Amino acid sequence: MSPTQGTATPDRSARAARLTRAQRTALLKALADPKRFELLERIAKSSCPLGCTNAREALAIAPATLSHHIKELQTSGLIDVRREGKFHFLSIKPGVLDALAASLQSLSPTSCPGR
Amino acid sequence: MSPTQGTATPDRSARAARLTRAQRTALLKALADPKRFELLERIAKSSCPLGCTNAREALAIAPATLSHHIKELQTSGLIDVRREGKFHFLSIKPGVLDALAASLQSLSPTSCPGR
DNA sequence: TAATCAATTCGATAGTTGCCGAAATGTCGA
DNA sequence: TCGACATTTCGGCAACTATCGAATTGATTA
Repeated sequence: MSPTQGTATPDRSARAARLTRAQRTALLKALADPKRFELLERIAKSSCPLGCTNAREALAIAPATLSHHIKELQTSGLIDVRREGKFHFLSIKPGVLDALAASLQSLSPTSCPGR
Repeated sequence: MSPTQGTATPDRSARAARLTRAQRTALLKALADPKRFELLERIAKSSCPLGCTNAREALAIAPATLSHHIKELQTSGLIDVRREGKFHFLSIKPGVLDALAASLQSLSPTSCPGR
């Protein structure tokens, strides 16, 4: 967008927005739980949106717990939940993890290899 | 290094090692606390290793709490603590944040733009 | 040696959160 | 409509942790 804008921000992925502190903290908290991370991995690995039942078998947790974790991932902004009849399908929200990764790398002293 | 090794692992930054699950979780937990993240930011922003007293004033927390957070950052592997007489100096451990960022991006569906 | 300052350890408290069983909600098929 | 199934909500328990004040350790300086 923004035609004729010469200062062309060299957005490599042209997608990841800057995160607020609160968003960043929420994302990190959501990722900091092993079960939740594993769930996210499952979702990522499956090429299509993942069904909850599938996820539950993989994680070996009670339905209530899975529901809790899904909500955490959703409210933190990491995943999208699409409802289709009886089922819910989970998919990774694009760009968010990239934004977080960028936010982490901006802290790293090695990000400026010149010195 | 590793002479005559032809299979040359194409480590882009030639630094970030792969993280184990446990390491990754520890790092995420350490980063998920706002005060701790702020502390890390302070350390990163200061070009030289940061003194504890400096950090304490910036964060407005009790010495005991700061000590606790420093230990968390240290045991998770995010920072180095160098002792010099009466003072402790904190510095970011290079490569770790990069490794974590890479680990996050590997989950992202956008990381494989070909498909 | 004594006083001082930096930082840690200890003990306690308050708040958070992962987890589950049981009950409720909602959707589909018979 | 009824029963089966997917998912959520509710209540509660147990474990963890951020926080602090007070006491302690350790190094510097008077």
